[in-house]
Amino acid sequence: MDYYFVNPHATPNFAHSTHMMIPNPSSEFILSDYLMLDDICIDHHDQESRSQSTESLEKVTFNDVNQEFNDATSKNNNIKYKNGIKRNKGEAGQKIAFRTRSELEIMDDGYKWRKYGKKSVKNSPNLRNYYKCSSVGCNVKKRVERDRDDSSYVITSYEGVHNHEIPFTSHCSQISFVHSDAYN
DNA sequence: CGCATTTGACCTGCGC
DNA sequence: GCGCAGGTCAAATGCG
Repeated sequence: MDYYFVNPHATPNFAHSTHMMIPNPSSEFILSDYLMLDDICIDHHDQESRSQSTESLEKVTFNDVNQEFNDATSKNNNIKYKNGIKRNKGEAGQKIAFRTRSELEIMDDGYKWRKYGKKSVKNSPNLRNYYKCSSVGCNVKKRVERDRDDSSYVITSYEGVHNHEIPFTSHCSQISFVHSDAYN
C-alpha cells in the first residue's frame, strides 16, 4: 500500500492550507494517482503546528470517503444536455475526496472558489456546499460537507484538474508532497 | 456599484 | 410514469 504524506515543514501555514492543496496538472502528482489507491494516509507530523491550530489531518479511509462521492457522481459522468447546451460532467475526470478535522468549512487551498449551490443531503443533518473554481475556463468543482457521523470532520471532494496556476502562491508553492514506500 | 452568496426552482438519473 | 435525491441555474439579496 502506498501512502502519501504532506510535508508539514514546507510552510508554517500548513495546518491551514496544505491538506486542502490539490496538485496541479504540472505537478508530478496526478489526482488519478489518489483514486487508484485503496487507502490514503495524509499524516500530520508537526505537533507544534497542530497545537497552534484547531485543525488536524486524520487518516483518510479512502473507500469510505470516496464511495459516497463516486456513488453520487458516477451517474453524472456522461454528457447531459440542458437548453441545448452540452454539459459533459465526465470531462472533468479526476476526482478526489478526503476528510479533515476542522472547525472551518471554508479553508484556503490557494484557489479562488465561487459558491453556486447548497443542498441538504439525505441521511445527513448537514448541508452540502457546491463550489466552482472562479478562474475563467477552469471547470474544477468542489463539494464541502460535514461528516454525517462526526460533525467535527469536513469532507471535501474535488472534481477535475485546474488548468491554471494557483492564484496565491505565497505559501502553497512551498508545499511539497512526499511519496513514501515505507508503508508498502 | 460590482461581486459573491443565498436560495428556490429546475433538471436529470435512478428505483419502484 | 412517478417520486425521490443529487446537482445546477439564476434571480434576488447582501456586503464591502
